[in-house]
Amino acid sequence: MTDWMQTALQNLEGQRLHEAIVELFHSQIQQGILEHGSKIPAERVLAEQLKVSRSSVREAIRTLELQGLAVSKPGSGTFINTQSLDAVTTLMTSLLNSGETQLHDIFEVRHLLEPQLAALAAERATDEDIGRLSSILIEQQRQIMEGETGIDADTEFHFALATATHNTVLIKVVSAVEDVLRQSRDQTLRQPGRSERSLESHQQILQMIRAGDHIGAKSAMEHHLTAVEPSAVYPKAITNN
Amino acid sequence: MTDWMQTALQNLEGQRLHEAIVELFHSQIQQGILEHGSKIPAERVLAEQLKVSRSSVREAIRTLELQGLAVSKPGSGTFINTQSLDAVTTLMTSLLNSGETQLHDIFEVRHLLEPQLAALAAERATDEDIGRLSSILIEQQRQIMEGETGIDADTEFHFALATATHNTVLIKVVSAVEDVLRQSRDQTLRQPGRSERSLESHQQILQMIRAGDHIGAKSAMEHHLTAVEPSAVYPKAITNN
DNA sequence: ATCAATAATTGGTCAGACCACTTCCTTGAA
DNA sequence: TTCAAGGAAGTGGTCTGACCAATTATTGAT
Repeated sequence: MTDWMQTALQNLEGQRLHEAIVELFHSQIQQGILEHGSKIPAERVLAEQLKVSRSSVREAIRTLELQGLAVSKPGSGTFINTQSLDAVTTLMTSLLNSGETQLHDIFEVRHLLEPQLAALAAERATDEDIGRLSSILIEQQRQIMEGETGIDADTEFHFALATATHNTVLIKVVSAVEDVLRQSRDQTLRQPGRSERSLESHQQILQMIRAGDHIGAKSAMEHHLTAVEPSAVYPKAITNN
Repeated sequence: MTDWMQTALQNLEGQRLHEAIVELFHSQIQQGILEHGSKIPAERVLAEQLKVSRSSVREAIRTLELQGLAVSKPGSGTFINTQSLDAVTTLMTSLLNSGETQLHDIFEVRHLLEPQLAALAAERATDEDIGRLSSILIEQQRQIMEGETGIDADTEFHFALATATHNTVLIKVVSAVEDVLRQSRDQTLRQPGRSERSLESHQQILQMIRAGDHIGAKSAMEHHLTAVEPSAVYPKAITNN
């Protein structure tokens, strides 16, 4: 571990300096030059070799540490770690994350989750849950009649549905997905007739839940999603239907 | 945004200073004091209020930024961001980690997600994905033969399975759930024969994926989950079966 | 050769400074 | 009065140099 990393940092187009350093380490790791357990040079040495300040080196190491790729031990040094789970995830997602989040991916997850979620809700919903769901739909109807999209009520319905499963983990997962989805949902609901159709299928879902029909609730949700999805992914092409 | 955050940093037992600052922000966000779009005080101001150096504040902000919870804009300031998928997942995992999460709830979500995830993986897995999955299973087998539980390889298998769907959202959701699950999984796998059975069903799943049999993969995953679940929730009662 | 005392190394933190960029407000011209 | 130009203040990004606590390596006496 004597000589090391002659590479000069360059071509940082608008990129922050410490981020460039992080990428340098990433490539060193992916090329196998740095493997599990490797000790990287001391911060002061690294700063001198890369001709940057120690602060920048430290912020880069902090990033690596948060990505699970490095572990710092006061007094001894910083060591590469490629066997942690976080390390694996960051190295993989960095490959996939090149493209931005596809709306299609979100809807795919909804298709996996929400029909079964509706089924669970139909089995477990209490009177309180049902009351909450119906009042949300009333609010959604009011918003639509006033010319709004009803986006907030729409999101809230799906969240309340998750709540009706009384599964805390499921609630949090769904709210995570719905939260991201809400940003793009607005334009979806702006298409003529889209809001009304969303409300209508929501009412069908609620009706199935009221009846305790978990099979019906599941298929009603599937119908709802397929009815909403295409227009979101291809907002222009759907207007001819 | 005048007065703010009088809280003095304390009870840092062995914890690094900037990590304590990060946790402070986490709680502020979870309490709703800091919401989406909020501008946090300038680094110099924050350093003075918390009575720490600007370096520590910066390293804390760097952490928040990597967690997707903050965005720094040179010249303007640093702003809270809770709508990115990364932000939601990190908040979710920190929430799940704090309160006692019902193991049953986690497995229920797995039952909803992972069988369909396996089906998707069977349809879309590339040769690279399959190679990664099989090498993970080899590693799991090695760990088990050495008397370990193979917990890391176990978790990694499920994550790699999510990767094989090439759905970035699905990957993040699954990794969030698996991350929480990993903590409790260790004792599950410690039961005699449990590790071997987990490996065995993993191999069946991989075999179905190799064959591109999405129906077989789905049912293999369902079998895997039902085989693993009860012993996790009721570790004692299952020994009589 | 052993082992305790000492020196060097290392990550964590602190302090103050400069730069480039953004934001806001003053100032002056219309 | 209106509004555009310009400068001052504010902000994140980086740099330099320093001190501390913990670890590691070296030294020296037995």
